[in-house]
Amino acid sequence: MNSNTYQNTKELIATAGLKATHPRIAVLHELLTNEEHPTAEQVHTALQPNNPSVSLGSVYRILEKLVEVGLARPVASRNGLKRYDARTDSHSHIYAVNTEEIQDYYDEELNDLIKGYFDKKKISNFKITEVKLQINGEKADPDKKVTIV
Amino acid sequence: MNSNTYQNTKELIATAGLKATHPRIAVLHELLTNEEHPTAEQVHTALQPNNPSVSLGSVYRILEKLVEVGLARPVASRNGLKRYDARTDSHSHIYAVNTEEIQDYYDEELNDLIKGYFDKKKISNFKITEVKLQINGEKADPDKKVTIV
DNA sequence: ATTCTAAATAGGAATAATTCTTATTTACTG
DNA sequence: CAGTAAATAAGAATTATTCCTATTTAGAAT
Repeated sequence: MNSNTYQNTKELIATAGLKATHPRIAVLHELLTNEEHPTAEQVHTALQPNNPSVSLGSVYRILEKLVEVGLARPVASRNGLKRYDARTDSHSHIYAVNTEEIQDYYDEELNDLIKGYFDKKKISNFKITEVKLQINGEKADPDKKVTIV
Repeated sequence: MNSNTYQNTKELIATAGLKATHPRIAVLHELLTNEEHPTAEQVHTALQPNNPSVSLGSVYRILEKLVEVGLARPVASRNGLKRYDARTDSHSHIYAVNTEEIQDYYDEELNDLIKGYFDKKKISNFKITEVKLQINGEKADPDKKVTIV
């Protein structure tokens, strides 16, 4: 990655109070640029060409650390694999069941709708931190993105 | 379980085109009565007292089969475990992050709201099969249920 | 620039979760 | 009741994730 990007990613990590090690910078950068909500194994594979010494065990550990400090979020999935997302804005996920893909979906109107709904509700014994829509379905053409407009 | 319940569960299985074996009846009944969205291991543990010969490998296989025929649904979770739900009506899930619990949440108004939203949308390359909210947050008292009214 | 050290890492072992294999059992059809 | 395709138990194998330890390193202090 170019030195500007490297520096930016490094700063994100340092600002979060973590030691800005090279493996961490590499993992976070991969997560920021990979919008596929990858598993640890997929992140590790993607890093191999340019970072062959970053170990899989480290990738697992680093991802959990990034979640811990808020630089990443775990993504709910149904196939028993841990997945991650670097996007921290409020958005929803489209789950293509047939291709086992999870695609981001963002709509300010939807966010407002959900917020409005919960604003009217009385919630007991629970503090909501995040609400997202889980949109399950099947992709027609596996090579194209899903679009909702 | 009483013989009426056993018979009802057996009929659900037979109606779905599966051989109504005892292990299958036991697993489906456990899923119908356990609202905790259990893992295969939890279902197996729950069956032990009255069904000690049902093996863990069989529970895994049976759960996937129930999903295949529509008698169960996989539940999205973030901790890398496969969970299951026998409820097939349209509902959402409350994820208590601190207690790692998933609680059902049903509101017809919410369902209508979501349906209305998507009715206005143009969706390409995707066929929606199900939409639910993932309501993430933290439980205050771990021994009480979350309520949203 | 150098030293120091607490924290991070690589590498691999260990554990947990899930899937697969095979000999045996069984639900259901005829 | 007999037959048999499908299901199962039991355990092995595989995959996903976590843990351990010797070594390395980022960054603070000088």
